[in-house]
Amino acid sequence: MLDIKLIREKPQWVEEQLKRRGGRVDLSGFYASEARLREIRMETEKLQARRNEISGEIGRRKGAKQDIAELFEEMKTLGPALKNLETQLREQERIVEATLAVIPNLPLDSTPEGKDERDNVVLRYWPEEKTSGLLPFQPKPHWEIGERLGILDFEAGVQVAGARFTVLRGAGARLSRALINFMLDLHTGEHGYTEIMPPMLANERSLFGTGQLPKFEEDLFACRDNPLFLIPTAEVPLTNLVADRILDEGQLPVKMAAWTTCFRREAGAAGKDTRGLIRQHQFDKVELVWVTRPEESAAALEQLTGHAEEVLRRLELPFRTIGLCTGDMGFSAAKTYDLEVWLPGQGCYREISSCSDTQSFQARRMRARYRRGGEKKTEFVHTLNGSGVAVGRALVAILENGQQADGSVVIPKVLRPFMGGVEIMTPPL
RNA sequence: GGGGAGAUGGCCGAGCGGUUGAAGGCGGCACCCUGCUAAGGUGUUAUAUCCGAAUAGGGUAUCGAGGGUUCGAAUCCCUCUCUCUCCGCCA
Repeated sequence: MLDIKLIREKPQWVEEQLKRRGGRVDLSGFYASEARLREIRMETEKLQARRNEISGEIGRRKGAKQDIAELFEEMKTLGPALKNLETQLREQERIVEATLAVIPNLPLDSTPEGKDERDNVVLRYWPEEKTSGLLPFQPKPHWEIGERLGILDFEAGVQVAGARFTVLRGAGARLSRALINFMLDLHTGEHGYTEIMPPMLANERSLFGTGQLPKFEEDLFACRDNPLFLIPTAEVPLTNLVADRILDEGQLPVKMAAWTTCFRREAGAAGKDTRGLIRQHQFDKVELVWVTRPEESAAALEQLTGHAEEVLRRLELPFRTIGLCTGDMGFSAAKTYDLEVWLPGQGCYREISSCSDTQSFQARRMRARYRRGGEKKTEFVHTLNGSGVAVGRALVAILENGQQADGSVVIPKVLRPFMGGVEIMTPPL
């Protein structure tokens, strides 16, 4: 949520910033209803003040056994007028808040300008840029590798749940678990995060707080009999841990890491990535969330992104780091880096992590504040989130990058301790 | 699922329908005092928002949420949500 005062005081500037993200921007309706809101509020408060004055006076005169008839007389007209105004006020507040709730965040100055993903900027490659044809044999896509190894069972996923669900078997399931453990150990042991196991269902309020609601409900799985949604990312429960709280400055930054399963409808992705593990309704992810002081968030994003990159470096998976342009960022983000891992089986880079600084956008929605030492005023914190990293896609990358001509797959060294020492997965026969 | 109890400022905990934004305690902050790791004294200490040049002053709202009764509600009534607890069931 944007600062309503900012919109009021620098409307031109805010509109310009919003236009950088693309789409149509028209805040004129907003200005009108916001002005109307303040008008009604002032009038209401004036009457409320008078009502309180009269009520107090009635109490006083009753104590002194004085006449109160004239006061009752005034209340007779004031009462209904006030009630009417209060109703209007509530309605107008609802309108303004509903408008504000669907306005996306403003991009930072350091976010590259652009219309869509074609304008994203490649910042760096690790260890260097990859292109197709580097393997001494024709690389296969991970679904073929996985099926041959007997560790990915797409048909079983369909049988149990439906399209975009997959069953992992044997070494595949274990590899997934190994990845989770490896990542969590790295982030908690070396990067200073506190491990969290949050609920994987969240209420409407939490989803509003991080920005998935009210605008993107169609991306979520909802429960039929409870007002709960399956989380699309652990960003939701983790960030909302500070919702409605006023933190001490000394508690910041808060750094949390969590493994959760994530659930997404993929409503707008019909026909996209239908094969393999890339786009599933359910996937696992290790998520990193920071809560910082405002002046720290820019540096925090660099660190957070570095922590996600470190996962890929240690897994020896080639990747590149992308700066998302203004037109390609998510609703809540002010700046986003994506990590894209190299997939030789498909000859392309695919997103495996997305790290965003939302500034005070989410904090404002969930009223997450802190108090600077000695200050009376509270300030909104800044929140950041990033995948560190997506487990399913990491599995894909391991299969495609570790594949051998004979269909076997070499397991990255850092994962072997989590795999009981297994170094290679070999197909039967 | 059935029965009880409850929801008040950072925490604990009071609160006859009127001058209660809310006693008291703890914690926090400030100052004072005190020659013995500490104690004591005094004061102060919610959040949001509006008017305002104002870190001046003032208004308004908020005692789980939403309705209602009333001139006036933290206090009365209704609905909902949540928490605790006993029983049953259960990973």
